[in-house]
Amino acid sequence: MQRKSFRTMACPIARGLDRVGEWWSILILRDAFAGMTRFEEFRESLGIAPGMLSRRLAALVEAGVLERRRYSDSPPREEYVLTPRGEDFRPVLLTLLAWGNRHFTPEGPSVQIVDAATGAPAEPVLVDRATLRPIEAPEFRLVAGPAAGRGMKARLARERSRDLLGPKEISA
Amino acid sequence: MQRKSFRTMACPIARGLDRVGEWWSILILRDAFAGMTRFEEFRESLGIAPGMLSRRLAALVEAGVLERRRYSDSPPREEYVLTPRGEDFRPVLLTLLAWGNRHFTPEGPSVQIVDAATGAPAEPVLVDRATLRPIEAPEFRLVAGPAAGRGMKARLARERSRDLLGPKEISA
DNA sequence: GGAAGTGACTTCCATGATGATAGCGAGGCG
DNA sequence: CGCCTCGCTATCATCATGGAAGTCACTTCC
Repeated sequence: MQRKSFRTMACPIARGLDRVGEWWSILILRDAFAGMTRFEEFRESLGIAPGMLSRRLAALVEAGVLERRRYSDSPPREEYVLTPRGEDFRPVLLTLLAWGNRHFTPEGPSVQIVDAATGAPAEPVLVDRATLRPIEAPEFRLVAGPAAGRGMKARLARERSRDLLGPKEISA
Repeated sequence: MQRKSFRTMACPIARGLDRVGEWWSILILRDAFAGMTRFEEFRESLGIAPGMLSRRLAALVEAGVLERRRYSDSPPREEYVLTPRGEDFRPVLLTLLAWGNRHFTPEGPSVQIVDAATGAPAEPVLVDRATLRPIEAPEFRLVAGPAAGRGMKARLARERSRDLLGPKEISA
């Protein structure tokens, strides 16, 4: 009756969540992106119990998103830095940030992405790198890749009939 | 000793995670995006215990990302559909999907975003809606908004000194 | 040079969260 | 009438979490 793992699911979303989907993990990554590297920094910023932090950091290292390394021997001191895989998580954090700002900050956003030159607030949109077209309309679809199992195909079949990527097709 | 809530934190990422950051919640949303609406569909697709599913659905409804509604009275049947706030979560799922595909599918991606016209796989990138420039370089920064508390400002201060949004400044 | 930090943890424990299974209530189906 | 489906709720063993306190290896203050 252990907590169920998503590791064996074929879905890339499930696979990803298996690594960073636990309570605290994403906030730890957020702080790592903010430049924190040390145990005490994370602990203080998050108000997390040290045991929890220890377990989470170990899991993130195990997942390959953080790297633990000794930066001092005489007082033995460790630090945790983002690996390339961890750095690559940035867009997820930014879209989550934007979503949180849009829906859960009635007092106004506490963090904003701004154009460094003009200071104008940026509005993140997902586009295709090649064509620069926004990924949302019926112009883009999800399809089963080579490694899709039957569960995956079932989900994608439903989706196709409904245009997962297209917004507002509720046109009566 | 209850599980700590992120609700009261000022950070929009924490606020968002407080609503959808629990085990199963995001996978439920994934299935909702795939067109599932009914209890049994979710249960079967996820292999989740009914009690868990019941609590998670209730939490998602409470969070305003799903709406519960009766679609039949004679056999009393309920369905769960995405609200606008839920629909707006799509980019987060897509960036997570892309991250999972890049890092955790050694057998090749099981789901892909493709251009519906050409069939070419799309590569999602975050850009600013107005300027269409990718949100990553030192051209964009995170700044404290009007509602930032001191914890937030501390994090942002560190970040500024390190260029959170800029990738690969590790140039020796 | 002994006392008091500091940083990174580990151990312990009371309690809440999970997962598996069983059951229930309102129908519908044959 | 008996059985099946759907959408749950109830129960209960086990796991994970949070809080406090302790450990270990130094470093610094007085």
